[in-house]
Amino acid sequence: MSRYEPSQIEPKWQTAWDDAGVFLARRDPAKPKYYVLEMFPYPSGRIHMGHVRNYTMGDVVARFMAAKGYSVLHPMGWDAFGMPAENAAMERGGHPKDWTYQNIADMRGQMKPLGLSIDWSREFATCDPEYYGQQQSMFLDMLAAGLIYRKAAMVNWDPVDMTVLANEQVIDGRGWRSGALVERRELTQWFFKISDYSAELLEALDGLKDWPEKVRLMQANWIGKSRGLQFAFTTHGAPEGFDRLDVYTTRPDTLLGASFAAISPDHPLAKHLERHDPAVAAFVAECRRGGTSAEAIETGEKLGLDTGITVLHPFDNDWQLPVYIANFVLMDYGTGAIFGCPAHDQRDFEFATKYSLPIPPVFIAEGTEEAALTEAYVPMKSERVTYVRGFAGQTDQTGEAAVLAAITECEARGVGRGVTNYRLRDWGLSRQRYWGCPIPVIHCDTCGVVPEAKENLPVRLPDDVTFDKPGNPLDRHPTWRDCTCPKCGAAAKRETDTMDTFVDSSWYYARFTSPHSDTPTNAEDAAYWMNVDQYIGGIEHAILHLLYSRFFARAMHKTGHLPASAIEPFNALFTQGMVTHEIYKTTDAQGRPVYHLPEHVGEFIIGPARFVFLKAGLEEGETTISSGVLARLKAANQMVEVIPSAKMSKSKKNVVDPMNIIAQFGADTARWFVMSDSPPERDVEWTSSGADAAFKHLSRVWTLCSRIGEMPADHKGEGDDALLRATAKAVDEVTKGIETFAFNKAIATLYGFTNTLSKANASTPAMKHAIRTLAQLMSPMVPHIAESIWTYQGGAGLCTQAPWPKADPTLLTLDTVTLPIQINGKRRAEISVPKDMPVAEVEKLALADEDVVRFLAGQPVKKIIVVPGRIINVVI
RNA sequence: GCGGGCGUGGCGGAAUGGUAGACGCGAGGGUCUCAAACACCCUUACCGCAAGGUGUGUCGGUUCGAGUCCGACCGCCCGCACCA
Repeated sequence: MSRYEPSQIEPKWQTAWDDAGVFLARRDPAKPKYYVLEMFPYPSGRIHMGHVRNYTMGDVVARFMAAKGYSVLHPMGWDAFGMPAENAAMERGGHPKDWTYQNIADMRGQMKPLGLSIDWSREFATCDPEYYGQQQSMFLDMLAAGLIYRKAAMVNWDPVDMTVLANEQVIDGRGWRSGALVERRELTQWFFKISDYSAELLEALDGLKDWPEKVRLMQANWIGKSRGLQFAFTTHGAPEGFDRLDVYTTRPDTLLGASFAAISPDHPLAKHLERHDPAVAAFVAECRRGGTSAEAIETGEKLGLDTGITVLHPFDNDWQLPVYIANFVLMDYGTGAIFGCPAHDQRDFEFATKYSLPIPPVFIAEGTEEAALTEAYVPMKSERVTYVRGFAGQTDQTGEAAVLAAITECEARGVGRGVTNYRLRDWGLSRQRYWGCPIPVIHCDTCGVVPEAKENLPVRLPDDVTFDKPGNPLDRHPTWRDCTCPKCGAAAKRETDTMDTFVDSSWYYARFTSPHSDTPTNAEDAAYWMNVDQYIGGIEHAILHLLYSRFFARAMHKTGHLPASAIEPFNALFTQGMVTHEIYKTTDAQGRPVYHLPEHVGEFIIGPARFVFLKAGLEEGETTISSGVLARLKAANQMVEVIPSAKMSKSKKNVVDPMNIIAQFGADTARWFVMSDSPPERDVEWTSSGADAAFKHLSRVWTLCSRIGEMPADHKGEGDDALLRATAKAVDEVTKGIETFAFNKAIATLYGFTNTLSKANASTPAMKHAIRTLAQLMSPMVPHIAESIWTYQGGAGLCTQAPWPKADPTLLTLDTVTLPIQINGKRRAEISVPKDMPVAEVEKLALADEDVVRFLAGQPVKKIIVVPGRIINVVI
């Protein structure tokens, strides 16, 4: 066996796998199925280390499950609609379609060398008319089923470019291109009725046992179930038709701490006042300045305007509260109107302080005196309070108990009723952009909104569009907009909004089960392959993508596109961390930061000190750094400041291109590195020393394989039994590691096993068996080198298709165990005992141990605790 | 602002409530070499010659025993509905 040269073996094995068709997913009734899916990529044009990590994880699982005898589905596709393609068209000319498909070709070309076990025959892009046509068909089904409706909603409006902006296009309240102050504007848009499923989506989270707890928690909080009181204030001085003001509160227990009422600038009352009062109009316009994102609204300055209207406190008709219009009150939540209790809510407190409103406390900390507050008083869980302004029925309760008691009391008094409310809003799917799935409806002057006829699907995006002007090119397309009404045949206009790209990604997992079917799904294929057994992707999708997919699967079931068993489409979810890298920074003459690419930076280490410098500062032929060179680099400002590990981003220039790594070390090294060291759910820092180490280790295994291959066939050794035990232990630990996504631990085991094997003195057959097993255990992570070793050591067929090794349980247990002995919780000694020794005898042995006797120094033993096989603790 | 997560050697990290630091990196020492690179071997939490002591962000609690469980605090990171 020659030297380890990945560039020689990797393409060879990839061809061998393709020729044998080993990754083609087939419905096989004789085998259990396993569907593993990584979140499909956006085709930006370049794969990055995050992709390598994500797909390697999925690949390890897919290869492992295939070796365990499952019929595996492991597909790949492209989330291909979205803004970057339009931005590229605007910046560089060209067409979003060409840009996207070229990027797909480029990325496919970069992914193939990774040697992933993907069934490429199922590949599709969401911008393929074959895909989005089926999506349009489902849109029509869902529209007919009452799952989709239209209503007015806010968008970010750029008044200079006259275009709608995405939240990410709003920077510090201004349009990213025009720099104009962004306004909120109302448009009629399409919505999915996801809120109909609030309760179900929340309750079903309990059944998702193999999802990370934190994702379920985040979704639960997002859905935001709350129990509160809805009641009506009687208004005083309000315009006609507004004699009641409905309010929802989750804190009815603080009702007697009310100080003011506030309505959203989008509340019907505010809109009414706006038309008649210039001061209100000016204020509301001020509120509508700035973006629509929750972050922009919540972190902006809290502003209010006294409308002059008052409301009567429901418990005391002589008590009047002023009504404000306030920019932090959201129309989408509750009733768009609140009552403010500054004593027990920090935001209300700040508002009341700003506008000099009273701050009456409802309760105070037990044992304290009522005093002026400097901040809102919100008791901790364990804290006890005394009510100073409570109403009948209120005791010293706090928290949920107090809220529920208050609801009961209010209902008894005829003040409102308890209601369950959800924070989850309906999903707005309209986008005023070109590069998305056209919404298949037609606007007819006589018939109104009419669904496109199914036989006319797909409604294709027109190719002849330009991006020289801001806004949606579909709006100004000469002929595409014009059409005839499917109902009355009169001239009509197409909807020019396209769908949110989250729609595309909400059902692609189902499409993979029959990617070229002429219906959205095929019943037999969906029944066989669904659900996704293991879904893998970034935590950034923990809420929106996953929640939308869960909703969409239900909507697909309701419209007959998925079986009832698939309404929770992802059985298990794994969220992996990011790949990070250091940032290298210098400053220019003006003191502005300048960032440098990792490959332009060198480093050397003297003792604990690390020096990082620009390679450009070296002179020709300089490979080592002497003190003279160091001094020169320092003087020439070629030393670099290192900013610790951060998300890879182009602007910070800390991106490591996987293609460079593959060229230098091979795909196996890249795969091995991203799976080792860090646990997969956590961030992993890419380091060049780590990549070197991964390559060195694979080379060591290669050399070891050669050595074993050259051993004489009749070589005898003493260590067969020990090697057999070590092999069984490695099989057991690697198997468990992969099953629990503890890939870093599986790899640590493989390091240990390699060390054991290289030091072993065993017979040739035992050594060969051990290294073949090592190759198998490594193969999910580094399949190419594993194939080479497997073949070289006489393994039958492809290592990829060999059944996963099993550990003989009798080889896993030892006859004697070493038990640590603690005295008062501190480790003082240890003894070796047979593994089945009775507790009483272990106690006797422990107390007789000479170290124990020395430490006890004659003191009486109060208690002795023996945890069999674990530990002994002597208490004195 | 709201919601979520994470804090363990010089670094990445390991540890069903039971010997804290597996494994890897880095560093130090050695073998080989004319020398270097490679490779291999040893050492490596901190203080201490040692005996021993101290250590998992901080403070407190539960327990025979806490990195792990509970409470409060501090720091960092992520998401916030039109980015994908």
